[in-house]
Amino acid sequence: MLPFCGQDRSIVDANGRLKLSPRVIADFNTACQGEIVMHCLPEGAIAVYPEHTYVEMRQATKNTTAEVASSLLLRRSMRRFGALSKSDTISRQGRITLPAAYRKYAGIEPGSEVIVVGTEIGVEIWNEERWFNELTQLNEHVVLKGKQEVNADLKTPPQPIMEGK
Amino acid sequence: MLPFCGQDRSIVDANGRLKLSPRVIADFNTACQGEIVMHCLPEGAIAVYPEHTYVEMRQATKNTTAEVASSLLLRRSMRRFGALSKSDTISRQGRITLPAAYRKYAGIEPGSEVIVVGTEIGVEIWNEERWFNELTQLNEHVVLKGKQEVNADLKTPPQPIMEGK
DNA sequence: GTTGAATTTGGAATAAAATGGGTTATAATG
DNA sequence: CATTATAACCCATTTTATTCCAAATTCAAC
Repeated sequence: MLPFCGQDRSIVDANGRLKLSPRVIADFNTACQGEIVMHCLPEGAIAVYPEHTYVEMRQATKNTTAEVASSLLLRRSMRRFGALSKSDTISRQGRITLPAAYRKYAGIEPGSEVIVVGTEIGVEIWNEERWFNELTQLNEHVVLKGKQEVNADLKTPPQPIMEGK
Repeated sequence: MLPFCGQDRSIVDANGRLKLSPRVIADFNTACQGEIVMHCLPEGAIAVYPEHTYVEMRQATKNTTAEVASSLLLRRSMRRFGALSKSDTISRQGRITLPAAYRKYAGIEPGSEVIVVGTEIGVEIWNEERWFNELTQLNEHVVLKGKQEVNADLKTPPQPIMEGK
């Protein structure tokens, strides 16, 4: 079974809590016993990763203290990941609480529907409208690539056939 | 017997379930004991592959976790394959459940007819109208290629024949 | 420090949906 | 034409989702 795949729709309750689907809960239990990290993506959605996955991601770009002092870019990056990441544990009822600031960031109102999409290593929580927009963009890109491929094939001169070779 | 060949038409039931033809069921049992992956194609149809076939396809583009944090393109790619792929098992009644989001993607209404097309390594599930459109397009492409081949042959100067060699 | 209010958290109950399976109708085969 | 095999439909059961309520904790005011 492929982990962290597929899409679910569900409703964020009045207190900003989200009940994950049984599939997703099972995947997180297998991967990290429910220890997760929420992180606000530049795309305007909230990513949820197993904690160790997130740590791995961050460690790849670990810098020295000295570098931090001298680089605005680096300080900004660390500020971003610091402010926009928060760890949590999936509750016994299979729920996670989205911090109010993150909800606002992702355009998620209490009581509104969200789309939970798998990303092979975790899931992302999207405002419905934003997700369909992203999906459209995703598709247009791939469709364009396909058309280019077809056109290139028609422009390729046929190879002469070596009969009886 | 050629596996995963031919076409079937059948009806998706009110709950979005599709009963596969005995031939297709047999092919999937042979290939993978019914462990399949559904994947939404850019062409607007749902591909169904044996799970190991899909995993093989994906492994070709394996990336490290670290890159996910820094690359939008990579996140998009994982989002695409994650959100648009889902594993399932063919039920004892020979049915698979098409997720609502995938049905919408492929233009398949509950209760509507679909065409199940063999692709040699799996099958594809098409909205009827889209299938005939695709069939027309893929034929036109091949016919055009054929004409190019003939023209190229006519432009090739004939080789002198060495008689009595 | 104590009391009160408000918000947050945990959990259970009810409603909705998905699943499994059986039955009947339809089509294919001999 | 009879028989077998296949497909579509429907119903019962289970699972899942959403709402609602109670307990607990936090925060503020006195």
